[in-house]
Amino acid sequence: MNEIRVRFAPSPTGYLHVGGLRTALYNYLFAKKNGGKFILRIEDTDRTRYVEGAAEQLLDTLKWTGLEYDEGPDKAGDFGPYTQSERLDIYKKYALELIEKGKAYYAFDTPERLQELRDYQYANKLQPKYDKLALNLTKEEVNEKLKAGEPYVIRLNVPENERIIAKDLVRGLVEFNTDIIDDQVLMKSDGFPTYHLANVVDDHLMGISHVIRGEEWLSSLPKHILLYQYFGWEIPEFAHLPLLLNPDKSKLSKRQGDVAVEDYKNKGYLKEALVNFVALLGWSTSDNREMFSLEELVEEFSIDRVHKSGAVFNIEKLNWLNAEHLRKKSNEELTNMLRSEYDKSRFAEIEVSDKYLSQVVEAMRERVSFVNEYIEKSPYFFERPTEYDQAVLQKRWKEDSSAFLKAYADKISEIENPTKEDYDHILHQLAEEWQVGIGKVIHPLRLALSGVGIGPGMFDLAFILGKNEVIARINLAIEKIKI
RNA sequence: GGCCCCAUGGUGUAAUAGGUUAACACAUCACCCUUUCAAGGUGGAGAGUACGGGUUCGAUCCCCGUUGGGGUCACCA
Repeated sequence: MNEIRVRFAPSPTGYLHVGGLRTALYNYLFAKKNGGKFILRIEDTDRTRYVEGAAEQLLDTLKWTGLEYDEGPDKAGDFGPYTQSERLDIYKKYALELIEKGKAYYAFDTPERLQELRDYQYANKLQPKYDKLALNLTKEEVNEKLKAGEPYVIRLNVPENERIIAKDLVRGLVEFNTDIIDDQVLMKSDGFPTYHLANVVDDHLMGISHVIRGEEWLSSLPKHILLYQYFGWEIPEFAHLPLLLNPDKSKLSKRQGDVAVEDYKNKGYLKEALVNFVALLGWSTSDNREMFSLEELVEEFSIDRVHKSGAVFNIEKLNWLNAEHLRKKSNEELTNMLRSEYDKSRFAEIEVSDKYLSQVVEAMRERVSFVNEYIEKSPYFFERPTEYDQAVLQKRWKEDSSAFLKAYADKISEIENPTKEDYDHILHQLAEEWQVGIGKVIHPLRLALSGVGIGPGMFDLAFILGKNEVIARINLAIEKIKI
């Protein structure tokens, strides 16, 4: 029995794409479910796209998601290094081996000639492919050019008209003809390998048993198969995951919304929600269950329940999942989260106790989807109303509201430490005395205390604010609201 | 355009040995609960499974074609 080893192999271009997160997640789930290893490999073979610090950020973000890898750039294993730019000699060696075998060859074409060739082919509606011109060079000519230091690339020597049948765990058998495959560059003139070479060499050397990656790679699968065959290596299992889509069904892109995991993190999304959500984009259980923790996903995951078609990234469902996961958290956890949010807010200067924050958490629990909403939706827990909602004021504030609230404040002031029940009972008593319905007085009270017409339970609000604050806010409202 | 992949309500999915009034969730609407807003509950609207053939007693499900969508065609991954 071969060990199950899978890898997530992102290119460090500056951030972790949510599609990348989904790919990483499925790899992780597959590995954990089957007692295998999950490896992280950095594919930084494109020097033109080098971004300072990008790899580090990628690692940080991946760690935030909780998808812990068994081997990676900063986690030693037996197959390192795990960063491709540190493996250049290896690729060189294998490229030369291919040349030895006649399966690859040196090419010295200038970019200009290549461009002309492409232009010509395009104008004549031909398949854009390298014309194998360099294959006409004799061994001596090649050696001379190499000796002269002419820039070169190494190309894959693709045979004519051969069928390549590949097995994909998601799609079944997929067939290609080599005629449509270009003599792909394997080694670039800067001495770096292209994805195709590096990927195959590393997957083999690192003992990767299953290649789980995005569907955008499906069309280059035959090139990879060819490489495995030429090297005489065992071909791993492949699974090409359906793409994540924009609302217009095109491949998920920056232009139509946030695609970076960092964006969601910064907006206050829970990693639990993001992971749960992204898991459901292309996979499901037979009972259509929606809520999963990472551990539960590991338990339930199965690669043969991965779908074939792309899935639209529907942010509203993500929001719902975020609210669900948020509500499941303990008061203590939420209080801690609110604390750090509070310390970043405009109220940071004003001291509040954890006890106070925990009361806010309980009062607002069912009313928020994001942690920062504890502050944004109910700032009145932290500051006195600066204005009063006009619509509510017109609808709820009557001529006798001021007088009633004054009486209420007086009663409250007589109680030493009013409980939530006290606020409740006194209001009811007073309403009875004045012979008005409770609804008629409770709304002005809410308006006085919060400035708005919506919010948590009225008496929770009063109790959390405390006696002095309640009285002060009532007086403030009486003074400010004139009708 | 060539090649490859895909196709169930607006969105994500279920219906996997072909037989269901095509199910669930999000979103949406209404009602209930209620001091407000949420949450929760109940119900509604929304697909006859892209279309057309075929196989079959019977197709969402199997086969073929069409249409539509997507991916990919670099010294980027």
